[in-house]
Amino acid sequence: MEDLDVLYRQYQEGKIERSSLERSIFSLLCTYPARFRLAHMSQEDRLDLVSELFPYVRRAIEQYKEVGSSFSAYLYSWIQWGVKGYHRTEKKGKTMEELYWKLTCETEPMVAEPVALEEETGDPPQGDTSGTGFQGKRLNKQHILFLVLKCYRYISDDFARRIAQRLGMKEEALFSLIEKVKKVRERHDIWIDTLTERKQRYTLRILLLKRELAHPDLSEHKRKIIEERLAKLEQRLKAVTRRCQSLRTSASNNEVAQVLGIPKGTVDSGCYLLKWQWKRFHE
DNA sequence: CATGGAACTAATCGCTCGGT
DNA sequence: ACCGAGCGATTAGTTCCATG
Repeated sequence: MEDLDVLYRQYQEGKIERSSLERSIFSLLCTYPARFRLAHMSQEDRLDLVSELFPYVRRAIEQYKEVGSSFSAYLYSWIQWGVKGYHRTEKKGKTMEELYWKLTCETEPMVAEPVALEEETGDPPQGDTSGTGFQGKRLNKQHILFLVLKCYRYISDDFARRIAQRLGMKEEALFSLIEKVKKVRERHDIWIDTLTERKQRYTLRILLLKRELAHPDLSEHKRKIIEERLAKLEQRLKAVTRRCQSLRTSASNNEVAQVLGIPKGTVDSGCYLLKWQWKRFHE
């Protein structure tokens, strides 16, 4: 296991990427299963398990603080946690594929809805030329840029290229601005991802408990315990869903202003004007 | 021991309008 | 067109506590 500590040090010193460290860990898991008490499992089950351990490995890497135990010892306990969870679900004869399939079929889509503003960047009227917009009226290119930066999460590279062309900007300049917004919004985005992941986890656990409840040989005592857990989880899912819905997935006017180095008021009124034009266009 | 919820407060948000 | 300020609404951050 000492080679793991060497790898972790290299990662800390910036010599290797996190993805590379993760790959090495998975490679170790597959090559030396006995080290992680996985030797008794079939190759197929082990592969199943290894793919499920991903979040545990990632979190172990993120959360490890060098206070006492070595990284390898820390990772080992995280992985044992994952193994424990896997055995619980595996006993019930489910594969992750089956669960995820069910999950995607039975639950609401988990991707965040695009913000309302994003629609405004959508298909402009036919025959529109660069710089003109609703009903052929000239649109302020800078205002469009505000909107694009606000909706940075939903702008693909290809879309950004086309926007840059329309706005008469250099592609690199627009990409650089979008990157800046992403940097400013980094913490928010991590939080959004965390909540989304949490939501998925709860949904999965609820599904497992419901299956367990459906089992015919369930004792009354056990049923009660499961029902209690289920109620709690459902409440949590509700709460986290509510939080996800209220999260701001677009950059704020202030953040856009910060990136462009202009006053917030300019962004405020620019966006306001665009919305007003959009409303007028639909009347 | 880390995680996550509840409740609270402080900070920030977008909308709007008037002055330049 | 740009900019700033006022305002009510909304969100982020903090703390404490329960849970697994």
